[in-house]
Amino acid sequence: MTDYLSANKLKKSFYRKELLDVARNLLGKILVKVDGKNILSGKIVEVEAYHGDFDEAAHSYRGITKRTEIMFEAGGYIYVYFTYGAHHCCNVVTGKKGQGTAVLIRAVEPLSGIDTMIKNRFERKLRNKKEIFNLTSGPGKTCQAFEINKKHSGIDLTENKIFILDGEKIKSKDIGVSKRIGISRSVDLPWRFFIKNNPYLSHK
DNA sequence: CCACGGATTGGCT
DNA sequence: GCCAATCCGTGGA
Repeated sequence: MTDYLSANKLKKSFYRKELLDVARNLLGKILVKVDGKNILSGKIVEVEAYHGDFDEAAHSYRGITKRTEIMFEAGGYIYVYFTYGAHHCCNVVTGKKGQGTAVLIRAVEPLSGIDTMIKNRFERKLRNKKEIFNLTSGPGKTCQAFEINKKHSGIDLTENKIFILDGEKIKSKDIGVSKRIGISRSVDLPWRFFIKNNPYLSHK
């Protein structure tokens, strides 16, 4: 299993490219967290890009702080932050050292470890079939399902704890683009990307 | 030290 | 569709 995973794991070179290209290319890739003998995984179906230089909504916009310093590393690490007193959100650091660019993982489609995700999210069984679509259809939900929190911020995505596997190539015509959700500055940048019609999207 | 507001979610109208 | 919950990072005094 580990060999199979390693063979398909995205390398540092994948992440160290231009922000918006990495954001679009992450759609269809497989987010994996090794949780003991459990493998939690899901296909990335929705992302948003953030840029430290001119994007006022980015946490990196005001420069390096203790919280955001990992965003300024070269691509290939995860940046996890805590917000609204309740939720964690997981980002993939991209680009070159000093840029402060990252891609927020907003939603995934669960693939394996689904029983564990259900337990992490609801601490009970599903009440009905439709609830499966409430497992990972948002950035906070995805982190809760995968049990990803601030302790994981800074993890190297080429190691074996949390990483991303190559997946299907999503065609341009199947990628939707919109403004980003839930921000109050730089609101007009069309930097949210998603797989059209996927049932796990955070917004329709 | 203190005040502000947030890359969200879920419950209620 | 609207709004409260609930911590903490950040910035200004």
